[in-house]
Amino acid sequence: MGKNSRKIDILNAASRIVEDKGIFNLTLESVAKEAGISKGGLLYHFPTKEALVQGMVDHLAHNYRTKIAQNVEEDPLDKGKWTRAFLNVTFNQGYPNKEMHSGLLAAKAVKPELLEPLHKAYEEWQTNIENDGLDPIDATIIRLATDGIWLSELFETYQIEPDQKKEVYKRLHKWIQDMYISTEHNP
Amino acid sequence: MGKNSRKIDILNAASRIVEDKGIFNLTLESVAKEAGISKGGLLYHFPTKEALVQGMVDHLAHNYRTKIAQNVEEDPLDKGKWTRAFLNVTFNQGYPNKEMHSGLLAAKAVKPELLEPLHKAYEEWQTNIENDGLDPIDATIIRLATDGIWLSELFETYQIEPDQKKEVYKRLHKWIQDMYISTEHNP
DNA sequence: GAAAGTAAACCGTCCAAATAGTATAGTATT
DNA sequence: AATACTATACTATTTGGACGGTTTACTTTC
Repeated sequence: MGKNSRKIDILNAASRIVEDKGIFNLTLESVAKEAGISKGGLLYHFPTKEALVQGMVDHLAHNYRTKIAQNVEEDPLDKGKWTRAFLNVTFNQGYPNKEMHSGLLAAKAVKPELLEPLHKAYEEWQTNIENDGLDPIDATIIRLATDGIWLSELFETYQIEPDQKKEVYKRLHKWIQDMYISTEHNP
Repeated sequence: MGKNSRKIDILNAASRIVEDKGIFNLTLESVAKEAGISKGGLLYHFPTKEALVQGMVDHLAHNYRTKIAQNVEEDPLDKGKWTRAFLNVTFNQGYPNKEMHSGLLAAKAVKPELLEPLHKAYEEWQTNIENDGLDPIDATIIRLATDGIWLSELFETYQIEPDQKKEVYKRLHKWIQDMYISTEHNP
C-alpha cells in the first residue's frame, strides 16, 4: 500500500463521521476512534483540526479532478467533451459523492477559505466548458443543471426519481449532440 | 411591530453570524450579543439551540414559499408560471439569499431532520413544475439549472459573470416561451 | 384613579461536560 | 536511527442550558 494510505483512512473516517453524525461530532477523538487509531496517531498526521479538514478538501478536489479528467480523455469526440464529462460523472458515476458532501460542509463550517482548491478546479472547468466547441451559454446551462442534481442530493431537497433522472440525462446528452450537429458546418 | 418581531430579530442575528463567522461561532452568547439581548432573554424565545435553528429553517422556508407564491400569482400566463417563478426569483430577485444559505448550513450541521419544512416545499414545487403545462423533463432541467446557480453562490464554486448570468436567464426564459408556443396547438 | 396582581419578556450568573491541543514516555517496524 | 505510531494524562477554554431574580405592560379590584 502507498505510504500515506493511513492518511486516506483517516480522511475517509472523517468523511463518514460528518456524513453520519454531522460536523459537530467531528472531534479529534471521534475521528481517531473511527479510523482505528489513537488520538496521538491522528495528530501525528494532521497536527490540527484545520489541517485535517484541509486534507479532506484537497483529497476530494483531487479525486473530482481526476474523475473529470479521465472522462475527458476517454471521450472519442473533441467537441463537447468537457460538458459531457460533467454529465457522465454526475449522472452515471455518482459524483460528487458523499465524501465530497462532507468535505464541503466541513470546510464551510471550519474555514471557507479551505475550499480554494475546489474553487480553482471550478474556474478551470468553467473556462473549458465555455470553449468546448458548443454554444457557451447552453453549455453553461447544462453544467448548472448537473450542479442542481448535486445540490438536491446534498441537501436532499427532493429525491428525483431514478427514471426521471435518466430522462433528464438523456435529454441533456441529446442537447449536446444536437448542438454538435448544428455547429459542425460552421467551422 | 408584530408580537414576535423580537424572534425575527434573533433569527436575523443568527443568520448574520453563520454567514460572517461560520457555524462554529453560532453560540447562544454570540447570538444574544448580536441581537442586543441577554442570553437568558434569548433562551426565553428559543429554549434550546436546536429550537433556534429550527426557527431559522421555518422562517426561511416560509419566506421562500411566499416569494414563489407571489410570483406565481402575479404571472398573467398560466402555462409555465411555476417554472417562470423559480427563474425570476433566482435570477432577478436574489433568492435563495444569504439568510437561506445560513439556515441550510446550520440545519445540516445541527440536525438535518430540521430541514423537513424545506423538503416539503420542494416536493410540492416539483409536482407543480411537472404539471406546469410544459414538457416536464425540460421544466425540470430549468429548475435544476436555477438550483445550480444557488449552489454556486452558496459554496462560491465559481462566480458567474453578471452578463453571463443574464444571458443564461434570457435563454431559459425563451426556452419556456418556445415550449409554450409549440404545445399550445396540441391541447 | 391608586393599588394590587399577573404574566410575559428579559437579565446575568453558575456549572458540569466536552474539546483542541500539549506533553511525554514507550513500542514496533523498517 | 528514523519513522510511525500507542496510550494516557493534563491544561485551558468554551458552551449549553438551568436557574433565580427583575423589569415591563396590562388588567383587575377596590
